[in-house]
Amino acid sequence: MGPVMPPSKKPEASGISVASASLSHLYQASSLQEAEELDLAFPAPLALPLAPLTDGAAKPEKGTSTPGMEDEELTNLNWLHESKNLLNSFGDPVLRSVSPVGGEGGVVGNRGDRDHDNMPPSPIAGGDLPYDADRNPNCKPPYSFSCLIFMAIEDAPSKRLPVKEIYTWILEHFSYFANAPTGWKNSVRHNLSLNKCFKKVDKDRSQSIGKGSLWCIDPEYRQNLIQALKKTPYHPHAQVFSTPPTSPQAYQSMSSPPLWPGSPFFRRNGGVLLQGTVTQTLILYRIFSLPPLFHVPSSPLTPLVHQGELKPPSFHVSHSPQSCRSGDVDSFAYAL
DNA sequence: CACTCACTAAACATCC
DNA sequence: TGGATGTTTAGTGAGT
Repeated sequence: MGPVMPPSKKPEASGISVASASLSHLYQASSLQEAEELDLAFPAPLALPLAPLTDGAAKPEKGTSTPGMEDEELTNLNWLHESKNLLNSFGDPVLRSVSPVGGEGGVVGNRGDRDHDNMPPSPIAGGDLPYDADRNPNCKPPYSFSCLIFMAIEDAPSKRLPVKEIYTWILEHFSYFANAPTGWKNSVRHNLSLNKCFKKVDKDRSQSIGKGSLWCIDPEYRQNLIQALKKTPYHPHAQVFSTPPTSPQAYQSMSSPPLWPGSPFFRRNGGVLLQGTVTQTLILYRIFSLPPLFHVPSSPLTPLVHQGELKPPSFHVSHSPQSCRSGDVDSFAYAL
């Protein structure tokens, strides 16, 4: 494990900001900073006819954006169609394949956290199966606490969350923690305090929601968190095909996204395949600024983005991961 | 073997 | 006053 995630507030970390409570707002949250900080071509088939790019200007290099800016752009959806693929900036050296049986893994499950008597068994440690929060609710997520916090905050429209809502988010998305001893909450707080990726935001007293502060991602360290996520040994339902699907119909019928080393999608996204529950996928898509192209047949939520039918305000996805399981995602369409 | 990282536990202080 | 939150320290285990 590389020094990607400084446990103590070290200067090498990275972070963005913001968080929210409802996944229904997942795509409402967009930061202008995020839109600007990457200059990545949007594949033509993925371009969304939703709105013009807000910024024709050159984007600043990482770390040069103005932190105050993003929070004022919380309701726009530019990130959706601007699709600044963060992973592009990682470059080929970081490309790697992901395997559904990627074995071990996890950032969390493979560490010294499994040997505590009071901790539930962590099947993921066995490394035989890919992690699926829905199918294996007792599996410890293959994400470090830093990544979990990152995803929680990133999932919030405001990109800010109190610690309590971070707990809630983790519980909602990783039921493993529902049965875990409460020590994990201590770990979350410990991580928030110690990890420089996370910054405490002073709350407006008039809008106080109770005890504690809001936490956000330090934009300076966001890349580190993304790197850490990328280094998660595998992602839910990841599949790597040795050869490309021969036709669009071929991958339309797949239960998993088509991905093979060398494909444009693979290269664009640093070899990280993101699929799992709809919720998880959207979160990761959100984090990586990937264009969400979903077919969810027989679902009123089907966002046919690629057909230009998606209207920003109407693009809502089930808030409940339980009600929208991975099996609901029949296929993903990528521009290959 | 040294170092780093991630995690856990615990103590303590502060705030509501 | 109790619980939640935040900080800090210590220790462990695994990976590099």
